[in-house]
Amino acid sequence: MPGRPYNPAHTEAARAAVFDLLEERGYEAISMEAVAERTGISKQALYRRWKHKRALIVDAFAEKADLLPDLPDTGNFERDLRALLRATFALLNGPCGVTNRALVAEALQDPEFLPELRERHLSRRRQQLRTVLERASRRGELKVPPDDTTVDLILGPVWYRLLLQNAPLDTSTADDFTDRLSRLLRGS
Amino acid sequence: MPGRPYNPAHTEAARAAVFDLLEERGYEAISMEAVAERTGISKQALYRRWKHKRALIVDAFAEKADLLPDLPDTGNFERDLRALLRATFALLNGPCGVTNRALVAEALQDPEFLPELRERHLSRRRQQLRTVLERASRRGELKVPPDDTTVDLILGPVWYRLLLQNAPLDTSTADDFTDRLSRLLRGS
Amino acid sequence: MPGRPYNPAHTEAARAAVFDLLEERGYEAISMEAVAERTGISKQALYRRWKHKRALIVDAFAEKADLLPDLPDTGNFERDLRALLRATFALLNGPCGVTNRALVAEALQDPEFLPELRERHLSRRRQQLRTVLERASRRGELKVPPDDTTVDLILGPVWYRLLLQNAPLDTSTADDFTDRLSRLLRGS
Amino acid sequence: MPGRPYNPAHTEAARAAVFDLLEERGYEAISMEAVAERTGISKQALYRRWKHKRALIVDAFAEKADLLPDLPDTGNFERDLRALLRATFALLNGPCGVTNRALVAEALQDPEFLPELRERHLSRRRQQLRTVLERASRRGELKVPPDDTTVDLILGPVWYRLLLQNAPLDTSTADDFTDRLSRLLRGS
DNA sequence: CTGTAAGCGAGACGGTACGTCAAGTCTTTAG
DNA sequence: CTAAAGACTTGACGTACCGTCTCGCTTACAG
Repeated sequence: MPGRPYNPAHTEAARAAVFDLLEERGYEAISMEAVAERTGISKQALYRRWKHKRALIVDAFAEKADLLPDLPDTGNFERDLRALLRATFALLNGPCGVTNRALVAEALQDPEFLPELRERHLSRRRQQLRTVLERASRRGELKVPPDDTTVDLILGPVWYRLLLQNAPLDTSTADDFTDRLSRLLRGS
Repeated sequence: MPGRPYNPAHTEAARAAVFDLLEERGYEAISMEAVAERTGISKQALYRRWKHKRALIVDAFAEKADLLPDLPDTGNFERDLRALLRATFALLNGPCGVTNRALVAEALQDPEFLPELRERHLSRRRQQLRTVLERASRRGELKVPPDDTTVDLILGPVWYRLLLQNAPLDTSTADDFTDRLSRLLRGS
Repeated sequence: MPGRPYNPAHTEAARAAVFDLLEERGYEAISMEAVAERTGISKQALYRRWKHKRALIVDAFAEKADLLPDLPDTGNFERDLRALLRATFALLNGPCGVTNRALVAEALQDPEFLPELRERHLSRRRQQLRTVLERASRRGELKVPPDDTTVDLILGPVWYRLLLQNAPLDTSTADDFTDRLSRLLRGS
Repeated sequence: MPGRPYNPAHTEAARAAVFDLLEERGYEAISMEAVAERTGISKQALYRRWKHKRALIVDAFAEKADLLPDLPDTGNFERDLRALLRATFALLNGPCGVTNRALVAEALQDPEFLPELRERHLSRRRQQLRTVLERASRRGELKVPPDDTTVDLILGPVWYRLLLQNAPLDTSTADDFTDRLSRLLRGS
């Protein structure tokens, strides 16, 4: 027997509130209490949907973080990679970057969340790059078939800069990365 | 007028307790309260030494995390790089890895801490790699002079794997990284 | 338009559940939530029948609490009183005592319920004693005609012990009360 | 080693707040939350002093409720008893009566509290009466030495009326009780 | 060899949030 | 209509940790 369904507006409002709080007052300001107050949803209703504060945070960010740039096939690996990196960097300079940093912070503190993050989120970014790589491989542009390490070598520096911010993620960096990495991977 | 000096045993005991808590019950279990109770040091004494919980955590981990592998000059870039990566991976598989993950967690939550972490800690790892690179450059082994991006391309994948644990940091990975990266960087 | 009638089994099941909860886990364990879960009746159905939690509790207990000992006329006041007190004490040592304590607890918290309790329940115990007293009075065994205060002087100590449990309600106490009270009331 | 002492003003303020809440908004309005807010004392500070909400309530009421009428020795049992009952009834018609009813309500709901209530509070009222009785006994005014049952027979009716309010606690009732009870107890 | 500045343990304090519970109401679907 | 299932608001519960603040005591250097 069915029972009253969740109010879907609430689910969405809570997710939005998490994001708003992050942007307005920083990661530490995110609290169930604050989400409840700001949205007018009772704590009880929140805890009915999400087991933890973390569960809400993760769920809230999952969507926003999953934004992926479009991937037109340019017919050339270097052009593809450049477009991908430029678009990625651009995204990561906005709220999407904040979100990704927050998600990793969460995962580092909560070991149970890390696998979930990998499966729900990181894997999609890896897959996107993989698609580009395999396309290039089929065209015969790559020395060797792409594998997980190939992906690590490309995405590693991106995450490194995003998380530890030792340098900006700007267009010229994207181009620099593209130049060096495509030389690494291209035949010759 | 001098007053009673800090008890140096306390300083050390607190740092140790932070580390113990991390290993025993995870990052979230680290609390001033717990450190105080476990060491018998009063909260007041802790706060006299460290401004924040974060300050204690950072200080506690700084030492452990700063372990750096030895760097004998083998006279050959690829051998140097292989040795460095192997040693680094080995270290990161132990408590040093746990610590580094915790430090990044801290930095992601506390924007003020990130620059400090970069200067006190990350920069040393970068510098160590830089030394290897410059040595190789002076020997004429590199196509182009090493710069910050060069370092990013090498350390990025290492941190990526350490933090997000999509794959292990084992010897064969070190060798794989070495092979691919040295090909990228070597002249030819 | 009459609609579907209440399921009388439910009404009874809820009353029983209240009583079970009281005996198993104490007064504080009685909750609508618990009654609903234990009986499989929905909260809504409970609230349709009883306005409040209190209304249910009161209704549930009313029956059980109304047990009154039998009152054979022995032809002698002291014997009548002794029989009455012994029987009453015996009853109050069982679930009937628990119930009466719960009813008073309820009455103390809900001023609206107190008059109802007095009229539906307490008055019957008073009336029973009154009958004994008046019988004795007609026999000429009492110094003065019995009135409300007479009843208070006899039942007061009984309730006092039942509620505040400073001493047990056992047979020897019943006899002790009988001896002293009959001396008070008998012409001497 | 001692540590910072409780702020005694807080202890007193919290007790007062409990009583204020009772008078202003009734028994159900008493909550730790409300006491904390009204006094400016943090919840933590309250819970440091009192294990439960109940513990606070009990403690708060114990003092106020412990108001006991003065007991001048008039040299005569009947006069002493009359004075005691009159004074007691007068007290119980004020806030002290409300409080005592609330305390019993609490005790009926929380079996663990009942013994505490008896020891901290009820026993003092019993002791006061006992003093009067023993004084009279030493003067040779009583048929038999007073015991616990004697106290029950006198206080029982008082509590009965206080709790179940079947009749008022006024001066003429006090006198009525005095007349009948002193006849019961006096020699002859 | 003594005063005084500071360390120290114990632990209270105001905050803020946590996650839980029950009360009583409302909504959906089924019969 | 009744009924179950279960979401909903409200409001309190008791706990945890933060960083600060006494309290009374104990060092240990400086005069």
